[in-house]
Amino acid sequence: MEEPRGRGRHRSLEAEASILKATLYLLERKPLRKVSSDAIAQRAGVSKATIYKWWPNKTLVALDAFLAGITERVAIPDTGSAEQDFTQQLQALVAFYLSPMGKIFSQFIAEGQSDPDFLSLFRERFLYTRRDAARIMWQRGVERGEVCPEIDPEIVMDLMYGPVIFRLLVGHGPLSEEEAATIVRTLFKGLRKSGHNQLGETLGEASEPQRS
Amino acid sequence: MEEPRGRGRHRSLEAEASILKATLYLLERKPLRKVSSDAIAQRAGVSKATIYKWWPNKTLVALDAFLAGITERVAIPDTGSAEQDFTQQLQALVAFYLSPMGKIFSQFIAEGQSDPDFLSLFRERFLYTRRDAARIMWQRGVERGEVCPEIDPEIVMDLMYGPVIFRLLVGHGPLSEEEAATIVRTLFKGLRKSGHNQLGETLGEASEPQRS
Amino acid sequence: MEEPRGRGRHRSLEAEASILKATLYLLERKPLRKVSSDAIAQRAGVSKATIYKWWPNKTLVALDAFLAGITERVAIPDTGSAEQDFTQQLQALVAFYLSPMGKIFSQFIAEGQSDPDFLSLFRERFLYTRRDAARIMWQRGVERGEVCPEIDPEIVMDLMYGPVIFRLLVGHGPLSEEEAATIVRTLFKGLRKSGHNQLGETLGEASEPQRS
Amino acid sequence: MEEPRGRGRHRSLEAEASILKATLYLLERKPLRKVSSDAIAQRAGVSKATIYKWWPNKTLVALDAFLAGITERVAIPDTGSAEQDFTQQLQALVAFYLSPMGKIFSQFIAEGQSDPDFLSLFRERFLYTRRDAARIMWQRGVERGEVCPEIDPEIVMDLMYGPVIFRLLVGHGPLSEEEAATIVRTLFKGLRKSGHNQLGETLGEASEPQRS
DNA sequence: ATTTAAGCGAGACGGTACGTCTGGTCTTTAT
DNA sequence: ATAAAGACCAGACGTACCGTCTCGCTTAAAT
Repeated sequence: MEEPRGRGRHRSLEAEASILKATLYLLERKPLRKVSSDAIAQRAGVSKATIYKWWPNKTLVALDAFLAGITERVAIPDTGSAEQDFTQQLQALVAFYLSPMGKIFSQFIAEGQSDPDFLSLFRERFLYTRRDAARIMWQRGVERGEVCPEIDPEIVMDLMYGPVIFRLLVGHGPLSEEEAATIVRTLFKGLRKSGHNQLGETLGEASEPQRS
Repeated sequence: MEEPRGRGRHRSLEAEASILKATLYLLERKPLRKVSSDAIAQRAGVSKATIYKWWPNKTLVALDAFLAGITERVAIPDTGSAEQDFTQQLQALVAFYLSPMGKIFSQFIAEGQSDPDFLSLFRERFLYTRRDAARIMWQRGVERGEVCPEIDPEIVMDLMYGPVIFRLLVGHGPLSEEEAATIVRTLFKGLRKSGHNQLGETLGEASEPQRS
Repeated sequence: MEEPRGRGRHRSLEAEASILKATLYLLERKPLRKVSSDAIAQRAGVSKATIYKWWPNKTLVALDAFLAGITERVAIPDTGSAEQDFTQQLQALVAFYLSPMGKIFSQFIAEGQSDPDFLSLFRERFLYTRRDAARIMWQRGVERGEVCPEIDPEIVMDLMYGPVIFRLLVGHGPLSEEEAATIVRTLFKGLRKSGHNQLGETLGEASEPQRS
Repeated sequence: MEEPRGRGRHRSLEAEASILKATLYLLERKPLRKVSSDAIAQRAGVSKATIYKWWPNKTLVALDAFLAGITERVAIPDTGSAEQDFTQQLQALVAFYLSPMGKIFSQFIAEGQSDPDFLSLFRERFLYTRRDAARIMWQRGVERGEVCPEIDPEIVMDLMYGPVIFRLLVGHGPLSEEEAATIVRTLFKGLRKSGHNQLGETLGEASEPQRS
């Protein structure tokens, strides 16, 4: 199992861990932009050169620190009900965003706005993982006949996560597990008044009077 | 032409316009963080001191430049159908976000992540205006009996704008007027499969009387 | 008298003086290579940016500090005897080299060994001034018929200064005003034993039996 | 002859040679300060640790490389004339300084200006050897009655070498074998105009009892 | 033949300085 | 009074090099 680890002195796992830990510590206290690489180095008891040897810039150190800080795996609830699954997952997500990690998450989105490459990396290393989980839940719902199979799962996920992240980033409305539940419930139910026939383009096919 | 007003000089309006114009020009080309205050001053043919005389920092100059650049008023469609109203409005929004102004908008969200005061200002000076329009549309829908009056309009707006802004900021999915229409349609209809009775919390509230 | 000094804030003479003073202070205590630009900035109570605004690099700051530290003008003795003139001048030079300035002088020679452009600048801004003085003394000696007019004054100066600088840089022998006198005396007199006819290439022409 | 050489693996003579060769190669191309120890190690195909195992620092590696690069022994000419001997030797010296080795020599002087210990070592390991040769030549001249025995040979050597090294380091004047000859000739002859009696301070005491 | 002590290449590490850059402030002169 | 010009401070950035250290392999003397 021990892969032969090359010849020279090995990369100090201690140093790496120390860097990530220090970075996380600082990120939990102030925004990425105000965390200097010097501060990280100093707090980690490490030379700046060591940091820049392994990471091309401060932002990517932060990303690794962030990812390393996420211990819990993304749980994929399986309650038997898609709506409940999503509710649980979105609530977990909200809990995450309300933790210090949420602030850090926002920093990455922010950073991404002036660094497309980083944004792309962030999507791949963080977001897509989460979306894969959601996709599975949606698929289950489709198979159980609970949800409308014609709907693009990507849209579904954005309808679900979008509002939460919007509130996280903009801070214009409350963010809580209760709100998360409301979002999912509203989403599943739709906005239309029950018993009200839609007037729009989709006559008949999507009419409400369920309860056959 | 020069009416002699008082003692000093009064180029201030000219300078202000020039600053805003230069700022907007630069913001359309690169992210806020990479637009230096020096560059603005130089392009505006203005001294940096003049900028900082009227604005407390670069970000607020940018905000003013952005707001000044928004010529069109927020239209409040009134087609007689809430769904169509929202579709139109969201499409207009997407069009806006796809324009150079969209990128600038993102910069402000980004900036807000390390500057809560600015974020709050941004909400007030930009977002809330738009939300007021949406609130009116929703109210009309409620009055016409088209939409469910129990739903918190705030949630509705986040459900609508959230996904769009999410995609704008993260860039993980397409952003187009078509997508906007799909979002609204899906939102109105809900995620549930037509003819499928919800099993979840809304039947006898939260019990699962599964399996008939 | 007051030349109109441009528009903006003027270059702070205070800052400049402070930088040069701080630099000189540090140079008198440790070699140029170990004087950091940060240290200069700190001691001068000045931002590093200010330093690099006016000087392209640390070395040139040091050069200016050095030159500014040389208050005394290069005196051109005029005793009526070329030998005495040179003795006095070389003694003054040695005194200079024995002062803290001497160490700094060496640093520049050292620096010049890996930076030809700097070396060239150093020659122009420091050495040539001194040599001009010596050239005048030589010329006087020629006119008075004391010294051999065929000798290239450049060689003379190198014969005079060379040994002193050699000892300064290499430290293999004593450096004192007495030594300076000896150098000049030996140089004027020549190495040959009095009364000994040269055997070499220049028979006749330069033979000693003066006073025919 | 072969002393029992300890227990472990022996010092690799190959590595040492390779290091010195690589160092010399690099020193011939750029100044010591710009030759990094990494570059030496890499070019020598050797680990940096190996270098620092045997030498305390880069400068001393360079010194050894330099000394090893000097194949030719210091020749002590013996033409029968002190002046000619010195001329030949100084010309050889100039030739040496004009070779790539000359530049390297300067580097050591430079280095010595911020490292007195090294300077002292350099004197011992390089300069004194050469001076010993010159001292012998001077002694011969004295014995032959060619040169003035009262003159301190140390001064003589500095009068000879000083100007050459001065020009080498400062680059203000030409350096050639011709110049070397001129230096020696001028030195032997003295600066005074033939037939001109010195007027200065040394009338009785240091005058040449010219012994017509 | 086996042990064992040293040498070695690879290369990571801490420290320190470099020169650059930007944000926001301050000073001087011109209008 | 207010503008333009532009110098100024603070402090972060990422790079470079030095000399040290650690690892695992190799060599050769000593057992």
